[in-house]
Amino acid sequence: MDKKKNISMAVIKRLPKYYRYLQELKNNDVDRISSKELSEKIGFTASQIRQDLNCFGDFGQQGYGYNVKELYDQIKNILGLKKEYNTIIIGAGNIGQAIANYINFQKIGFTLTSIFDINPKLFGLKIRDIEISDIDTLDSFLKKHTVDIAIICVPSKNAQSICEVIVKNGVKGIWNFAPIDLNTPENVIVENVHLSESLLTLSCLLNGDI
Amino acid sequence: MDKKKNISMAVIKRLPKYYRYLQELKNNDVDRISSKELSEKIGFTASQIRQDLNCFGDFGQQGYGYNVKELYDQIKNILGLKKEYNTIIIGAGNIGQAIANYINFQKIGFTLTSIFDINPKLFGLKIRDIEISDIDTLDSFLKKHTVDIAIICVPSKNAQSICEVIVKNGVKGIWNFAPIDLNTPENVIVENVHLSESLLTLSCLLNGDI
DNA sequence: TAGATTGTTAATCGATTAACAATC
DNA sequence: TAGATTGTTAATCGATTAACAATC
Repeated sequence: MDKKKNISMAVIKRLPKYYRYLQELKNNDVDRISSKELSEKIGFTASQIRQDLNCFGDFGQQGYGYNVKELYDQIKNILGLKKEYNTIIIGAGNIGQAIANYINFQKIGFTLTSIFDINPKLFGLKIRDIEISDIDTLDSFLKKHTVDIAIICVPSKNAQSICEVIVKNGVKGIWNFAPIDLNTPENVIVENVHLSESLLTLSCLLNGDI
Repeated sequence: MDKKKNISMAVIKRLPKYYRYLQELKNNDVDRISSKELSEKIGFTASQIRQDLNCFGDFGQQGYGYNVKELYDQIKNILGLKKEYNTIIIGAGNIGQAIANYINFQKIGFTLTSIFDINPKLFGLKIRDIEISDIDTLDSFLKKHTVDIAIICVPSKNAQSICEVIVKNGVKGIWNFAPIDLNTPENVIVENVHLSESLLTLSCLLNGDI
């Protein structure tokens, strides 16, 4: 798991897809797979698959290919899925509630520990047994609890100030659903989900003048 | 708006971000902006901005820069936002409901015309005045109404078969939230939002062995 | 006019693909 | 052993950045 450094973002962005296909193969009791076979399923070239995997180690074997279970485990580890993460959701609107209700993240090690909102009508309501708290208590909550990932689902005008509160309290990972580019120190990882940008990409491509 | 062909996906994926920043400038009554100034805001190089915009036309003026209102309008047009789109949501679970409730898409021209689900308990319920219908009526609905974009929010095991129904009925755009790679004819545009892949990217980066 | 800034070409950088020796 | 398939180097391709003449 420690071969080359400076893995490019292009490679990292492909890893979850490898993971998904390997999980499927594992579930179908496939024992081994060659880069060529995987290539046909996943749609990357065999060459690229070998290059990608080689960033992290010699996972294959000449003449044989890759052991599915082993490769799956390696990628699971690279993706950080051997660990557990404490998460909080900030903003219990449409998206915040949808994410809160989504139990699959719990299953793979992302534990939702609290939900915050600005709307008093929501205080005390529970989603999957987790109470929605006053956003004014966020700062003190963070001082008492370790949070690995904060999921920002507030309107964009509030996102930066929320971001500063959580960063100040040592949160290192942000999953940002607000349609804004957050300003953070270098050591904080921000992963954006910009739904409207995705929809606009679709409408752009639909107007095939391109 | 019709300069070069073969615009790369890298450029297209940046367009929504240009649009967002230009909207902000416009709202702040900024009249003109140079590639250098925009560069500092948006975080792309000035050179890249000029290259990107030049794919679509000569929008700038030497010695002056770009007229914000004009450039905004051009990009709005390139993104296909001068048109209206009829959309349907298939799958009224967490994500489907969140998207259905999200009125901002309506505001920019994406009209939700129907919602479908497999769960009889949901039939007849309304989200923003739009009734949830039996998924078995999807095929006949599509034969009667023009749908530009189908938003797939069903579990991955059902996504491909749903996809085939909508493609068969001439839907050309798919916004796919199911964690699966859909198989579609070439002339159908699929834009994926794979939330779990986004989350896994985040946890991968958080484990900074990279 | 002089200064500013574009559009565009050329140079660089990085990512993907091809090729093949190593080896299971 | 012979066949298969990797790991890895080299070649290609594409995207980004730099440079500058054109021109407002």
